[in-house]
Amino acid sequence: MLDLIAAIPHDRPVLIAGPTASGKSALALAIAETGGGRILNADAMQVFADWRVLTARPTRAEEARAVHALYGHVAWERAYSVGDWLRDAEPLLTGPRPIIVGGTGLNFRALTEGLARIPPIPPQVRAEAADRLAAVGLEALGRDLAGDVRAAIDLANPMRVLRAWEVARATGRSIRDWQADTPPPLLPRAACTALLVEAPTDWLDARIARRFAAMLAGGALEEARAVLPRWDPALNAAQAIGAPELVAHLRGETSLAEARAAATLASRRYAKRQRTWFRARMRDWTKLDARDL
RNA sequence: GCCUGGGUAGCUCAGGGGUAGAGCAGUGGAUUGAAAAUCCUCGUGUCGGUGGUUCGAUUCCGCCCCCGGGCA
Repeated sequence: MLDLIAAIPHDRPVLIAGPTASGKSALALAIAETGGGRILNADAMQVFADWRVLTARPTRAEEARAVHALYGHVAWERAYSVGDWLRDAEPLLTGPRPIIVGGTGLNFRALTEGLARIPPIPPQVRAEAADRLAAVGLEALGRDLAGDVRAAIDLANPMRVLRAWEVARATGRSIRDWQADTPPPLLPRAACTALLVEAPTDWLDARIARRFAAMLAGGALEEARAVLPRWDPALNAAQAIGAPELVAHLRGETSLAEARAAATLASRRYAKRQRTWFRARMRDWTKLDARDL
């Protein structure tokens, strides 16, 4: 493993992807300490200020060992999307060599393959779309879409249909048109050292269970309690695995053991989805075994 | 010991004379602004064991084993 880290060029950006709880943050830190660079978070949940323990963000001590960015820089209430992340990451791609680490496949895709430049959708339009979905149903909402969009997106998936509807409504242009105009990537994969951390499922499952228990011991419940007065399940930040479970427990709806079991299960299912993404889209990345890290 | 309910997919259970089905779990997949999100696909298992009745039993009957509950 040390050999591998030593062999990584110091002048090329590094991409590190891997399933939750696979130890990729530690790998990023080791690479930064060995070859220099600035660690950029590519994880969708570690951006939120109020989550540290619950999202397994690097500790303050770890952050002190190398420059970290895009961690905890987003306020609790904010809606934050891939586009926001990409805009935040862009200025950080120059300067110290970027070491980009995370488990959110979509972020890596946007970075290395590009993302359509669709303007932000005004909140009123998003509310309108949600209202319309509630009023007429998914099928009817899908029927509002242009033919090429209908053919391209998963009409059974409310999020895809809502997004396509919102884009058409807010911009007067179809999402397919926007996507056809996707600009070139900010950081092509070919310019990077791309590392994919892999782990056997049962090994990772055990680690996930152990990690959530450690999170509880490390103050995850207190983090959830701190956010309770501002809790709104619709917020992006409220989607962190374990958050709804701990909130339910804090409200007396479930026992802590139940919350722990539910959160652990949700993490395992998440890891499975990550594996699917990585298998399909990171075939040519250099594979590392998490057990060696 | 007697009475009673039950033993069916990894788990919780439904069903019922022509060799069985849901939810959850799990699997495979999709995924260009909610992505730790969202969505799609996939269900053969000695129907506890053993005798019997029957053309045919997981389903009915007998006996046995195991697990609840009740009475002693």
